[in-house]
Amino acid sequence: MSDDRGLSPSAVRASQQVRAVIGRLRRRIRAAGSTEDLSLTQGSVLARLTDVEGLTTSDLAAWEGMRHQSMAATVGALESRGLVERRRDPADGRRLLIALTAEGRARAEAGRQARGEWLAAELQHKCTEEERRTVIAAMDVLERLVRD
Amino acid sequence: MSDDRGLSPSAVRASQQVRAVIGRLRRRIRAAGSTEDLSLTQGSVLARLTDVEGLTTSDLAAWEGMRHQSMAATVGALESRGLVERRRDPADGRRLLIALTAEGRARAEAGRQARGEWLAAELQHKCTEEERRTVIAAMDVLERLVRD
DNA sequence: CGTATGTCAGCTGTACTGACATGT
DNA sequence: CACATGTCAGTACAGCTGACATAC
Repeated sequence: MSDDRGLSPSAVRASQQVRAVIGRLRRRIRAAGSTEDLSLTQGSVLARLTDVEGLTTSDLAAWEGMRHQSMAATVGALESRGLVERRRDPADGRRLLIALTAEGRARAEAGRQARGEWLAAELQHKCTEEERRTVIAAMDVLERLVRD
Repeated sequence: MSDDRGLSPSAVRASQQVRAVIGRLRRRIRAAGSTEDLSLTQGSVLARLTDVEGLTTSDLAAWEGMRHQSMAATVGALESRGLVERRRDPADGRRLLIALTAEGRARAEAGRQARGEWLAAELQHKCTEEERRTVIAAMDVLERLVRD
């Protein structure tokens, strides 16, 4: 019940604001894109695969904080678009390594599907450089929390 | 194609980070709560109703950036939990005004369902006061963008 | 009349759980 | 054997669209 003992006002306030904003942000980003665009998770996976090679569906699931069955669906969607392919790991017969195709790499490196462009444009035209740096700094903090 | 002319690196970077973080954050917040907790949208609506009286489903939908049909489902969920009630607007026979019940008001003012407590606790124990202020400042910026 | 509000029905995308096969 | 990985099937939920009734 009253387990907010020791919670500073800034922690409570920040938590409430984050919760309030992410829903609206998600709807806005989705609405700004077309159906051909990648979902947030798909984009994130593509970015992850650019950074690290030889990951499996389970690895990606752990990184994104979701079940491996759910990630399998995401990977399947990317595969059916021809952005990734799956290869047997010669060293471990259970593992299917997910690798970017040439097209997937191009898309990941472009790194700005239409869905993201709405937000980038908003940040460009309605914010100061300092505000953008504040957003980046805040995302670094939240990402750290989410990674445990 | 190359319509990132005029986009500063900070805008592109911030956009990518925001997109990458909100998915994980959403899953984490959901997973941290029980099924009895309010959804993010439900919590946000409750908070909104604390601030402003006499709103309709359509008003709330516009505020949250979603379709009025979708908001009707959210309001219906809150109603079936006994947190809000709907009253005919005496001045306009079409409008159904959404009002907090006593229980809804109590819950909104407590303002910290279990789902939010995970995030608040993380912000409390793994961040400095300055980092929390950065998060709050960033959410103010993003909220402005989302509000048009 | 056109517009705003609300309701009903059906659909999609995303992620969940449980059960199971297979390889280490 | 236990454990990790992957797959399949069923479910839940939030949000969407389209069609329609009603009130201004």
